[in-house]
Amino acid sequence: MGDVTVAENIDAGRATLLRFVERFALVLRESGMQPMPARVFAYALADDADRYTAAELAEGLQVSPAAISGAVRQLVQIGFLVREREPGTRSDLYVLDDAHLWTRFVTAEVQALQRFQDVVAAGIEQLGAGRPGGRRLVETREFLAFLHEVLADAVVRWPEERERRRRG
Amino acid sequence: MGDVTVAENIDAGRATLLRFVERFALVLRESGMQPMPARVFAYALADDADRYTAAELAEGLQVSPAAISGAVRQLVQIGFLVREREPGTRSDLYVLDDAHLWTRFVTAEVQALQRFQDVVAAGIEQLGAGRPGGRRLVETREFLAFLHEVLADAVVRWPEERERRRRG
DNA sequence: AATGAACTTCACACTTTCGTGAATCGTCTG
DNA sequence: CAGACGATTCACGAAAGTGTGAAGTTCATT
Repeated sequence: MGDVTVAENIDAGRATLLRFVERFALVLRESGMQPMPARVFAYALADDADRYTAAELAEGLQVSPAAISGAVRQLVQIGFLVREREPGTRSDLYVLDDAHLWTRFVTAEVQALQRFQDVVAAGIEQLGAGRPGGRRLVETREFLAFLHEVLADAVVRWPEERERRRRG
Repeated sequence: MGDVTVAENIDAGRATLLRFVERFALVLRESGMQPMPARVFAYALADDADRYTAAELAEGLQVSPAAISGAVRQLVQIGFLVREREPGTRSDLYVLDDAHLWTRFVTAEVQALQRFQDVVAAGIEQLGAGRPGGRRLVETREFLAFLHEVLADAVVRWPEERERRRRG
């Protein structure tokens, strides 16, 4: 390690972690997630703790408690984080539910797909299905329904797939 | 239709169409697409023409040609629109390739998933797979690989599914 | 060559979004 | 019940994103 002190190595590790968090969050943002929730999620995933207090997240990400508050609220609502409270403590604990984490991810995708379908269905109703544009909308609806099935199937299959991959 | 003139009905139809376009574009934006590309795509899908000139898109959406220019470029790059040129004409024609349209959509999703995997893989390399956080990243990578397979399979199956749904 | 039409590029103004800091609220502890 | 700690809300300033108008470029036609 040469002349690098332990403290500097820790800092270097933190910096590497934060760079990864930022990159990962960027990809999540491209999928529609907001910046701060994306960062918090990436951080909670990649850092080593099992549970995080809001203060830890703020300190670790170098952002204000206010930013954490809004981010975790959304993440809890989506189901990416679970809020816990240790008896005799005043601070909330946030933990990402390993077992069902990616199941929840797909579930969220499926719900987004549902909103998609609703909008298209309403459009078909209002604009008519007979016109050329309407026919395209009908096909769109069918495709979305298909994709819906595919993802719903995937979320069911993931647990066993997970197990299978753990060995092979 | 009472005392409503034909012209007013046309306008009403246009207004209904544009409202739908805006709603549909909003959902697309929530999935990460930029506003103007989302509008152009929604418009080209829902309106009745098979091919559109840039001028038609600008007129139909009530936006500037400059906005169309940027939007179609991105849409062509993704593969949602195909640029054509009628011999003896000066204007480009944009057509959405009905047959492979939603195939391209999933293909784009798969590519996004690939970027996801790349970022996570790089993170595992830099941060290590032995730590608790690293183990979560490894599982994330496995899940993304699984989802990748699922979507790749879906894109292959869609054409026959499409045919099957067209009858049943 | 020159004209003109369509497409593109670019700087700007406008809007929206984002994170912070301060104040407020609620709740547990001593 | 007082004190305090943590979480939340809100207004504000900064930053990013978005579409327009005008200038520039390309290319077919005359």
